[in-house]
Parts: sequence; C-alpha cells; structure tokens
Amino acid sequence: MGGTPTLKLYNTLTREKVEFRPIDPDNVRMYVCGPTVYDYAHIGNARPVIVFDVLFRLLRHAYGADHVTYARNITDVDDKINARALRDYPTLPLNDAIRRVTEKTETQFLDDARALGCLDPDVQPRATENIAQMIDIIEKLLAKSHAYQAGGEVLFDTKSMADYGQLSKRNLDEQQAGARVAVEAHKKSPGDFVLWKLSADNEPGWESPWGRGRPGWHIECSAMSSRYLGEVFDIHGGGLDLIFPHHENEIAQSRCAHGTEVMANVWMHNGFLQVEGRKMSKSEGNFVTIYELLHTEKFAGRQWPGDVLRLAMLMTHYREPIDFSVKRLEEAEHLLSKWPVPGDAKGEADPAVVAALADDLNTVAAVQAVHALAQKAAADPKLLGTFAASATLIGVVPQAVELDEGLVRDIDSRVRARLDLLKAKNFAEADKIRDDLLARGVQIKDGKDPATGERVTTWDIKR
RNA sequence: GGCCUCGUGGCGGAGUGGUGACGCAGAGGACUGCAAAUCCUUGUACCCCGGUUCAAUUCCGGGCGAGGCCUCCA
Repeated sequence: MGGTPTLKLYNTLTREKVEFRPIDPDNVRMYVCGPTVYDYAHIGNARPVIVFDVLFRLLRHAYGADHVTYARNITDVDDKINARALRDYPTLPLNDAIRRVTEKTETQFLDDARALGCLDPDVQPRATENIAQMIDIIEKLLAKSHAYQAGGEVLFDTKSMADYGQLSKRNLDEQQAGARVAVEAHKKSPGDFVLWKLSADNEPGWESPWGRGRPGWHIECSAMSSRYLGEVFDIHGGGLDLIFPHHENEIAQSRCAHGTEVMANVWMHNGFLQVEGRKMSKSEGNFVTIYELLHTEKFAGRQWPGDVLRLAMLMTHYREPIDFSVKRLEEAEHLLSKWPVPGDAKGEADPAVVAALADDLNTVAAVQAVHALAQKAAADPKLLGTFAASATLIGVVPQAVELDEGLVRDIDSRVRARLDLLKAKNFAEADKIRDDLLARGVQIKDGKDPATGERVTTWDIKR
C-alpha cells in the first residue's frame, strides 16, 4: 500500500481508535447491515450507505480493489414486509405479494444508492436465500446448549454466554430494573431473543427441524456474514441504533455457534441524523426519503442532485450526529459548483486526502483537502488528475453536463455578440445579454488574456 | 431507573496540555464601465464550577444542557 498512511478506526467494541490490521491483507472483509426492503429508504438510511462506501473506497485504495470484499445484506423477510404485502397486493397469493414488495423496494434502494455515488458491494446476499445457513447456525447453538425451544420458538439463552453484552456494555440484570421489559413467560431470561419462530398458515415460512417457521431478526446477519466473509472477519458496520440489540445478538449467535473469541475485529457505527434540528419521524412530518430528495420537490421545494446529498453528508464526521438542513445542502452545492470537471484526467490521490480518511474516516478534513485541490486544479489543469483521483476517494466527482449542440452554439454566439457590444461601449445591450443568459442559468465569466490584456469570456451552466 | 454519545466563533466543523485549523457567510481591498467569477487581507470560540499543572478549550471530578439505546428503527 505504498505511501498510504496507517489506517486508524474507532472500534465500538473497545471505545478506542486503533490501528487497523487486516486478518488477511489479500482479502480485507467488511460487512454492513443493509436495508429491510419494505418501503423507500429515507435519508437517515443513506448515511451508513455513504459512510461505508467511503470506507470501501479507502480500503480498495489501500489494499487494492481486488483485495477487499464488501458484503451488505438485503433483509427480505420481516413482519413489516408481510404487512406491506397484504396491504398493497391483497388479491395476490402471499408469497407473490411479498416478492413484489421486496423486489420493487430492493431495486429502488440500489437506484438510490447509485445516485448517491455508492459503488455496489461485492456481495448483496438476501435473507431468503440463506435460510439453510441460518438453520445450520441454530442447530449448532442448540447442540451447544446456547439455545432452547419454548412456546413455539427457538430462543437464544443469553445466560449461557458469560460475556454477553460486551459491545453495548450492558448488564441485562441491571437493565431490567427500570426498563419494564414485558416478561414473557416462556423465556428463561427476559433478554433471550428469538432465533426461529413458527409461522401461521397465512405467514411466510420455511420448513425446519422445529416446524414450518421463519427466522428471528438477528440470525440472518450471522448466517450471511459467516457464509460470505468467514466466521471471523475484519469490519462490521451499521447505524448506532443497531448496537443493541441487533449487533450484540449477532455477536452472541456467531461466537457461540462458531466458538470464536470475536465475530469481527472492528465494529463501526455511524451517528444519527436529524432534520432541521429535530428527530426525523413520520409524526413530525419531516420524514423524507432519498427518492423524494432526488426526484421530487418535497424538500425545500426543489430536487437535490445525488452528489450534493452525498457531499452534505460527508461534511460531518460519521460518528457525530448530523443535522440535515437546507442550509447544509446549499453549502454543499455551493462548494461543488466551484469544483472543475476533471474529465478523464488521471493521477494519484492527494496524500492529504488519504491521510484524512485514514484517520478514522475524517471526511470533513478530506472534503476540505479536496476542495482546496479543486480550487488549485481549476486554475491549473495539470492538477486535474490528482483532483480526480482524490475526489474519487470520497466518491464525489463532478461530471460534465450533457449540453445540446444547438444550445452551445446559441450561447457562444450571444457571448460573442456581447463582446462586440462591449467594444462599442454599448453597456446597456451587453448587460441585457448577460442578464438573459443568467436567467437561463448560464453564468458569464470575464477574464483577461494574460498576453494581450484583451477581455476573454467563458461561461458555465449553473446547477 | 440503567447504559452510551456529545456540548468549539453568525453557521458548518476538525483538532490540540502552551503560537486562535479550515470551509461557508460577513467586512475591507484588487480587478471590472458596473457586476459576476477570481485573487489578497480580516474579525469573532472552545457550556458552567472545582481540581491537577508553570500552563487546560484539551486531563480528572461534579454540575447543567442536548441526543441515542433498553427487543426487530440506520
């Protein structure tokens, strides 16, 4: 990884920023919890998608694109999906209705992620295609007495794991004093969670040694991560809210089933997102999906390009809470408008950008370094290659706007006409052309030819 | 009730035991017929109270405030 500084990452498991050492530098493995596909993904869902895409890009830069495996699951079995399928397709057989919902939502999610400049993960396993692997893990847990059957469910026995709760630093006995978790009689301990539950006839189900049923929430990630990345892998990521119970329970299942000391070496969690200073929720009325931001005028009365959304997201460190606001988007757009289009210029990434990202994904510093470079490259085309490579690392590279040839000719001729009017000192008419073009989104930029001192005019399409 | 974060200038936002990152906005200047774009210059800060220290925004303790989690929400 010539010249790349040491990568440091904050590990939720130890609450420390530590030097990253891959288990196998030839195959660095990362797992991120993906969406439950029952509805459009909201802008909060976009945060881990973008943050871990930057990490993916950085790892590929550091270890080589062929030496990183990134898996992000698609959760396509969930009671919310069932409910949505019944609501939207009441006349279809349940399984068909469910497939409609999950396929449609999954496609939309991938479109959204790509619009936000995210690379596709190497593997995107679906829960429904890994039921056998889940059953296998549950059988192992039963065999090792880490699970038991009760009340039509297979449950994980949290008491059977001596150090349960390491990730979230929770002691279940102390929690229950105030939490008032509804104690369910069939559980040995209130913290025990479902691995498998029986399905009624009108619920989706798979055959298993314990009858026709469906998996609990956490088991899919244990099954898919071990299948695609191995029993122990490098990085596991997701939102802060997943620390407990989801990730805690993944760890419990995986470690107990496989008999390993850890499931993943580094656990990374992105902070929460608020909208205009308030928690985003449907009841607040400030709930906004990625699709709506990209394609509708719901947020601040206009559409927002994917790269603006992405840059706005990267202007805050991933572990900090982020306030998603119009002002933030406008600032991101303003910055981006100053960045040159590098075209196919090739170069090496700026070490300052790499160093910033290598320091626990300091995207704030990285964006600023890219911005400084953008300004230099705008003045000196020799730097466009460096700029392109650096911007690629954060995944925000300005693209040339496709322009109609006739439009270009028209603008060029009006710009020439204005220059003629200026030579004739007819400022009123010249300014009229300038104002007209501006109204059409064309920004005139006057300069001087350094040799002759003559006025030279260029123009840009404002976004 | 338990646990976990966080509190920096108008806004955004890193970072650090000792010299006020940086971006945006603002102000002043250069350029311009006037602008825009560009370039130069520039101000304002570290929630409160103790403690440690020659020195704390940075470490420790205690407040206050904000947010999150405590069974399926990124």
